[in-house]
Amino acid sequence: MSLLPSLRQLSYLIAVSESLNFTQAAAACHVTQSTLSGGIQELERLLDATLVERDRHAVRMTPVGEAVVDRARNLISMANDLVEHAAQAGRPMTGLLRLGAIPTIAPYLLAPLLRISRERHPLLRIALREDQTSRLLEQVRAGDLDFALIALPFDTHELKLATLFDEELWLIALAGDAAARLVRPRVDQLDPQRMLLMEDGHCLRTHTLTGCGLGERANPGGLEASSVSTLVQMVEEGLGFGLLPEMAIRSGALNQTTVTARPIAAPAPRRTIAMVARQSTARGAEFDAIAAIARSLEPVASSARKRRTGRSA
Amino acid sequence: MSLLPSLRQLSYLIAVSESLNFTQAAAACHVTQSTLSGGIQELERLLDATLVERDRHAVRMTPVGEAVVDRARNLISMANDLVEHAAQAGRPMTGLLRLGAIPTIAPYLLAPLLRISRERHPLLRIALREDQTSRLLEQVRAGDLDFALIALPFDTHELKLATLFDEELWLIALAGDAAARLVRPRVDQLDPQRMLLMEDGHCLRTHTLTGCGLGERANPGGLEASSVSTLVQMVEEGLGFGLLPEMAIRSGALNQTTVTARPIAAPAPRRTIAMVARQSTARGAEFDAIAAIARSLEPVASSARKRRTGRSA
DNA sequence: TTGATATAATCGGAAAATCCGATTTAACAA
DNA sequence: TTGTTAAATCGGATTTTCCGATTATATCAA
Repeated sequence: MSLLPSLRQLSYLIAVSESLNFTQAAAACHVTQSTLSGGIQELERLLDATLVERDRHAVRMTPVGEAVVDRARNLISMANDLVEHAAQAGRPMTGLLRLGAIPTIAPYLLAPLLRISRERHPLLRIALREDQTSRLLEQVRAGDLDFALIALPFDTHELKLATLFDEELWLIALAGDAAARLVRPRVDQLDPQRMLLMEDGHCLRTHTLTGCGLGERANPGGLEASSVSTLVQMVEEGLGFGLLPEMAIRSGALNQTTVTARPIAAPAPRRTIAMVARQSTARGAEFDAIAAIARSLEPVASSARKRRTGRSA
Repeated sequence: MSLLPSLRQLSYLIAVSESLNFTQAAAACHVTQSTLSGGIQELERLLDATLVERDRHAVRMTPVGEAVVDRARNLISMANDLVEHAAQAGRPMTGLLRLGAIPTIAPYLLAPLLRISRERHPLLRIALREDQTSRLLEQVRAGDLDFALIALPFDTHELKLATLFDEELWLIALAGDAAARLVRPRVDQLDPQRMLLMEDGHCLRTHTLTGCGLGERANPGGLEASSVSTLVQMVEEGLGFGLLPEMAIRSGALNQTTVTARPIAAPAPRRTIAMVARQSTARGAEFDAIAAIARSLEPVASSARKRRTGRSA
């Protein structure tokens, strides 16, 4: 059993990898540059490897250094989870929980979810953050978020995962639009040239394209919306049609508009809503509780099909 | 960002949880009892929780203590993997690799696997250990083994996983046996009363039972073998029939016997061979290399179907 | 009761680690 | 040259970690 590096040394290395500057890294760690410099050297001596390349003018990480930084990040976030777990033990369902959600879930699922959570667990306060899937996952991994609500499929490698439910994507179009003439249109009856998409990075874009059997990088119509509401507005302008999650429609995303929604004939495009957390999260009890509430919200999106819990295996 | 416990303190706690005795734990950690006692107290102060219950009579872990120990084990094995990774960086495919395998894989897959590995990576030495799946996984998790070859399905939660290939289970029986009369018997033509099983704990037992549509805990015939060779011998004695992996048969498990083998009609019982490692293993390159070799061994078990790599998600 | 044993906590001091401030070194730029 | 920036180095202060000895408490046996 070899000697182990200290978590502090590893945090010094992480800081260096983030600023590539010893002085700034030292400031970020609230120590002097000499202390940090010594810490890095000690770590390199212990691991018997060069982690940071101090060229005449630039500081760069070696490949080994990058690998060590990755592992170190993991170690430190796990250690933080350990501390937090111990601190919260015996008093679960209290304190601040940081919950992220993608923009196509947040406005529709969170309101009832927060209301029920507040009823059942009045001491649990929930802070919300809305962002794109990839950034949410980054933040979860980094320990800046506790949980995130996302839509599958997505690479949730090494994260704790619970699937919540499936929902269909519905067609939205103006009542007079060709696409809206059909009561239950099939995807192959939709004109790709008139399809309106979300901007790159939004998972609804991917789901819309794959749901219609189109490639990931295609952009049939060339028009892109930056949010659900702009997508609806573009439809209202008669620029084309779009696909929207059933839950968004049932929650009133089309209220005060002249846009109509149509369920699509089987096989309809679908997406799966899931919640993720770090495997080592200190908030296991809260994870299960929030997942249970989300699954119980079926009445809100009444035709969404319940799914059993998935687990990262 | 709270203060973090030191890995040393955590290792003290782990030692206490293993012996439930401060003096012995101190010896195991190569420190004095007073040092260890102080370390534990410091940890409890830092985490603001009672981890060890010092009753007048005995030492016990509190629930929080157990949870912290679990996480601490993880942290320390990850830290060890970090050190090992740095030590081996730049010189992969060298040194000692500890490989485990279940008894129904070891004798058939390992010989060619080791031969090819030796050709391609002459500096990589491989130490073998044969054991049952559950114990192999324990050893992998504890850091006593680098990789393990097992048969799915099995709960490989939190382990790195690569599926290698599928193989069928074949019927083995005496030539004159009722079961061997059929060229391609179906599983529902087999008499459960005459089925010979492996002892409890061997995954081939489970695969045989589920493959024939029987419950996990059933023991139709009441006869149990402790190894593949005893199973073959029992068949040769005319005590009944058994199921054996195709690879075992093709590797000559029935040589020098009067037992015959028959492929089973679709849907034939199958098992999936996979390799696992800790997610944080320092031997990522070796993992991929060994997995590639194992997949390339198809000619040895020629009708086994190749499978794409799986990953624990 | 008394004495022996076992175990964990405590205390004082030694040893080691960590950290800081000041200085040095090196590489440029003006 | 001089000035600037950034990392390494060095001496000394501080803190942590550790040990050895002792204390406190309970168990067990005579």
